[in-house]
This record gives sequence, C-alpha cells and structure tokens, in this order.
Amino acid sequence: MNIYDVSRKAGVSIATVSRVLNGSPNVSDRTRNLVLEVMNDLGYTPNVFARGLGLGTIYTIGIMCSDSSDPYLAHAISYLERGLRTHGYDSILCCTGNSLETRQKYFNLLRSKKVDAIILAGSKLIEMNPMDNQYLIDASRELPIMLVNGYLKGENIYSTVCDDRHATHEAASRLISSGCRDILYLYTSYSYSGVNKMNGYQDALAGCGLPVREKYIRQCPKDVTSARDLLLRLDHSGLSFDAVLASDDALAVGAVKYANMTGREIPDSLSIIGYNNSSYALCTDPELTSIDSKIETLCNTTINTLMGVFHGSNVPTRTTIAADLIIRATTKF
Amino acid sequence: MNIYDVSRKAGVSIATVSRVLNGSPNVSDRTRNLVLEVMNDLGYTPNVFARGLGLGTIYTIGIMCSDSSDPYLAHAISYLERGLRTHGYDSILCCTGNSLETRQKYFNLLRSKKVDAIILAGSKLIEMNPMDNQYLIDASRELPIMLVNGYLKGENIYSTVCDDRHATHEAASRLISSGCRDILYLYTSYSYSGVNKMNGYQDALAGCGLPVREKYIRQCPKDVTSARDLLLRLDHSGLSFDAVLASDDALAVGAVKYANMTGREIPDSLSIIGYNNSSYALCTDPELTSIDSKIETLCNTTINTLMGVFHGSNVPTRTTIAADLIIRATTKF
DNA sequence: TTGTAAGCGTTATCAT
DNA sequence: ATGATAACGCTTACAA
Repeated sequence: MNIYDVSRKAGVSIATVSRVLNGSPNVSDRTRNLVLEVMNDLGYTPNVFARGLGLGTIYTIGIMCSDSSDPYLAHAISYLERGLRTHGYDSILCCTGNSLETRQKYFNLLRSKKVDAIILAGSKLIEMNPMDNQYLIDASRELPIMLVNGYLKGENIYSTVCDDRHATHEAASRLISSGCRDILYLYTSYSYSGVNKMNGYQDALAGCGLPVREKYIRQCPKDVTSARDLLLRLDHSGLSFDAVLASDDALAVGAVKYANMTGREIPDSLSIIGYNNSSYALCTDPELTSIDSKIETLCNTTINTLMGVFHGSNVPTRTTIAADLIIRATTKF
Repeated sequence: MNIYDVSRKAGVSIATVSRVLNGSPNVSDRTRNLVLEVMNDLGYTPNVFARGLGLGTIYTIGIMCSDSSDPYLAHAISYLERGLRTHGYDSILCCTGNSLETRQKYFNLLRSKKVDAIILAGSKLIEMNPMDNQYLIDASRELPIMLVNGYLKGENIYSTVCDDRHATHEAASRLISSGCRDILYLYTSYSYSGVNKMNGYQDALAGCGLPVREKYIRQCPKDVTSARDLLLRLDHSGLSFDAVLASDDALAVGAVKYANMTGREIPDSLSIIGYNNSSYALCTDPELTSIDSKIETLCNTTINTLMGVFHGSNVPTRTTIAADLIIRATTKF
C-alpha cells in the first residue's frame, strides 16, 4: 500500500496524491476530495522513511535526560512531549544516566537518527569542565541544541533557565528576616543549576552580614531517608541549625522527618524550605514551603524558542524565568 | 556525505560499503578495513531513512502511556527505555492523556512511523468496553502489541501483569487478621488493574465472612489532598473505619494526613496500606506499609517477551508477576 | 491544475 | 569477494 496504489485507484498521478498529502493549494477541490476519499478507503498512511529521505527531516526531536523517573525530569518530559506534539513533532526519549561517555554515545545515536533538534533536560547534562561539552558545540553546527535549565554558550545553542540564584537568595533572605541565623544548605549535585542555587544562598547570608560557613553547606543524595539521616548525624555531632534550605523537595521532606524524630517544632524550632514545589511538598505535616521552579513554563518556552529557530525567527539565546516562593507551613513567614 | 562518497574514496562499489555496514561475511578483511578506515576519516553515518526504506524497520519501539509524570508510569518509561536500548532499540514516547480518541490518534501516528512494536504502559490504556479496543486487535495483525500491567486477548498481543488481585487480597486479609473490621477501600480508576485490586479486597472480606459494603468503597482523584479531604468528609459524615487500603500510595499518604489532622493514632486507631511502594511511602511519619507492584520486573519481562517475539520464539501470551507486601509502620503486623 | 521524471541513500538481487 | 543495478516510496522541479 503506497502512493502508487492511491494514485491508481483515484486515477491521478502520484504527484497529485503527494500534493494532497502535503496540503498544496495547487489541487482542485474535486481532485483533492477524490484522493482523500481513496486514501480513507484504503487506510493509506504515508511511509515516513520515504518521506524523510526526500525531506531530510522526520519531525522528530530527541530528548535527553539523566533519568526520567526523577519527578522533576518526569514532569519536564511530559510537558516537552505534549508541547512538541501540538506542533506536530514526535519525541525520541533517551535516558542517559550520569556517565559522560554514555551521554555522548546516546547523543550521537540521536544525531544518526537525523532528529531535527536535541533537547537536553536538566542541568546535570552540562559538564562543569568546558572541554567535556565540546561535542555539543560541535554538533550545534548541524542541529539546534536546546537546554532546559542549563546553560552553555554556543552558536546554535539555546538555553531556558530558571533564576535559581535569585530564588534561593530570596528564600534565604526571608529565613533570615524571620529570625533564622544558622541555615543549613542541602544540595545534591554541582550542576549549573546546583551552583546557582548555592550561590544565591551564600549571597543572601553575605548580604545580611552573616558568615558563610562550610559546615553549613552539605551534600546529600537526593532521597528522603539520606537527608533525614544526614541531619540526625549533624545534630548528633553537635552542629546547631535553625533552618534547612534544600535544593530539592525530597531533601526537605527528609528534614521534616528529622524534626519529627527529634521532636523539634516546625517552624518554631526549625524552618524548612524545599525546591521544585513537587507533590512531595504536600506529603508532609506540616506541608512544605517550597520554591516553584516553573518547570512547565520552562518547557513551553523551550519549545516556543525551538519553533522560532525552525522558522528562522530571531530568538534569544538565553531566556530566564523567575521562580516563585510558595509559602506553606514550614516557615515562620 | 553518503555511501557513494565512501565507495568512491575507498575505490570499491557501494554494495561493498553496504556489506561492511551490515557486517556481511562476504567481504575480505583487507577491503573491510579499508572501508572502515574511510568511513572513520569521513565521519560517515548511514542515513536512517534510506535504511528504513530498504529494511522496513528502524529498530524503534513506540511507548504509549497516559501521563509520563505519574510516578508509576515515569518509572515504567525509565525501565522500558533503558531495557530497549540495551537491545539496540530506540523508543518513541507518546503521552496520550485519558481520551480514547487522542489515544487512537497517537496510536496510528506511531504505526505510521513504522515502529517495530507498540508498548502500552499502564492498564488505563485498555478500555472496559471491548469494542473500544478493537483498533488494537486490528493493528496487532501488523505489529506486536505489548501491554504492561493490562490485559487484552488477541493474536499478537502480549500482556505482562502484576497479580494485583492476590496482592490486595493478602493486604486486606492481613488487616483483618490484625483486628480491623471496617476497611475503607480507596481507588481512582476502573482499569483492568483497578478492578483486580478491588476484587482482591472484596474477596478477602467475603472470605473472612465480613460484609462487602458499598459505602466502604470510594473513588478519589489520585492526589494526596483529595484523599485527605475525602476521608475528613467521610469521618465527618459519621462513617466509621479502622483501616484504609488504597490503590495508590498518594491516596495512602492522604490517609496519613487525615489521621494527623484528626489526631487518630496510626496504626492503633487506623491502619493504612498503600500501593506501588513508591517514594511517597517513605515521606510520611509513620512510613507506609505498601504493596510493591514490581514495576521493574514487569518492564523487563515485557521487553524479554518482545525480543522473543522478534526472534520468533514461543513466548507466553500472558505473564503474571507476584507483588510483594512491604511492611512498614502503618499497620499492626 | 495536473503529469512526468529525477533524485534521496540505502538494501538486496543478480551477475561475474 | 565484488560490482552493477533495481527496488523502496516519497518530494519536487519542470513540462504540459
């Protein structure tokens, strides 16, 4: 079943069928309807390969992420996929894990599939060592590279980022205004976004004349239990803190559990702020104050920018979206 | 840059290049190495469209799900994607939402992309009305249809399901053994899996000589707050219950929050069991007893079955995986 | 408005 | 072991 079958049955040439297929205006209504009807009768669907061969594109975007089961990335993928589809694009998903090597391998695999663009979701996909991102810069000569919440400078590379630094700056400042002095900062990774968040925290302390102490900046695997246990250990070791600012809601949930275990009152004895305003934030008692990183807006903006690139519009290399502080019950303000 | 460039530079025919590309044994080592070297020099990558045109396959599997941001499905997608990739297959992701119409549309879209198989993740994609699944049965003549935690009878349709019925049966039975008499059952959807879970609950009650009461079987949107509020309302309306068995951890978390708000002791005054053993289960105090539905095993089995189908092995139409009851602190056993 | 025919880059089938 | 060439099914000039 191909375009020839349709053309034969409709009594027109394959060129005409192709025109109908591609919505060319140079077809009479009568012919168009005839062809459409035949297509329907035959249950004809055009062959994408043949089409791709001619067009050099398949209306498919590659999406890379480290792990699609992470709630933040899962939402990102969901929004990206939905958004792309409304523009008539499919998505090939690629979860790369955390090794640079496999990431490059999958990146090339996507390129070999002739995807029209590659979206990198999550700032963990950008390496801190500039050399390690060279493959992206090289590839960007051939196809647009879109970064969701990550930044990399380059000719055909477009970044949409959340203003994480400003967000944690505000969060920490408000903790300080509400009387907190010993704010523990919990983070998981040193990504573009991770560094910005940490800087915001540090700037806020410095801006208020408070010391930035190494001991109050702690790395922790991104899961509830690890965070809870870390805080129990820190507490046990004699470190005193009256607030926890976390780079992810999972860590903040761990802080709530630590407080519950040790009998500390939230927010009177311990204030807690999470990040991402995920469904985790509503799981705890009291519910988490959290920074909404606007993942949906981030994804939609990324897609709009990409469509702009495809249409040759003049689009910004970098778009910054402001985060929102969602105030619930783990803070005194 | 194509196969002609390589053939010219290597001084051989395109047929020979193609043979090298496809690992044909009918090439002398000398020629093979020569061609390989030229390919490397030129940075040549074969064109997937042309290849697909000839082969009629692109080593790509379509994955459909209702919503990739649901934690259960997000994990499923992650496992499926990873597993397929280890077998050399790509995945095209398609989130369809809950309307049958868009589902059919996307299904056909995947078919038109000539994917080698379609995996339907989550039992919500199978309709209760058999007529509405006809499109799957029709399509299964052309390509294998794989169901993850859903069942549909058909020639080329393969199901891998979790024994949900047995799981809730055991959970409810143990609640009863531990002294509970008024077990509230919370569910979200009437899917294949949803119905099985409910039946397990009902059977357990009946098996213990307890009445199955309509009032104790309640539908609820799959989010923490809705579940909490529903329970508050039921409590307020005078319904008395001493246990909650939920079809999803999110609902069970809502039950914990209800208990916290009303001051009911867990598990002494209220026992709670969730489903899926997701990260939600560790967010609450006390932590949730939950049924582990073995999503990873489900996905891996699905992929193994699919590879079996591709290789013409004799594979089972339906594979059932047993769930595990993970006992934590919201039950008296 | 419609048709003809030349690509597009592979794979596969013949010969040799 | 290698080469020539015909598919594969579409798009797109160019002609009519």
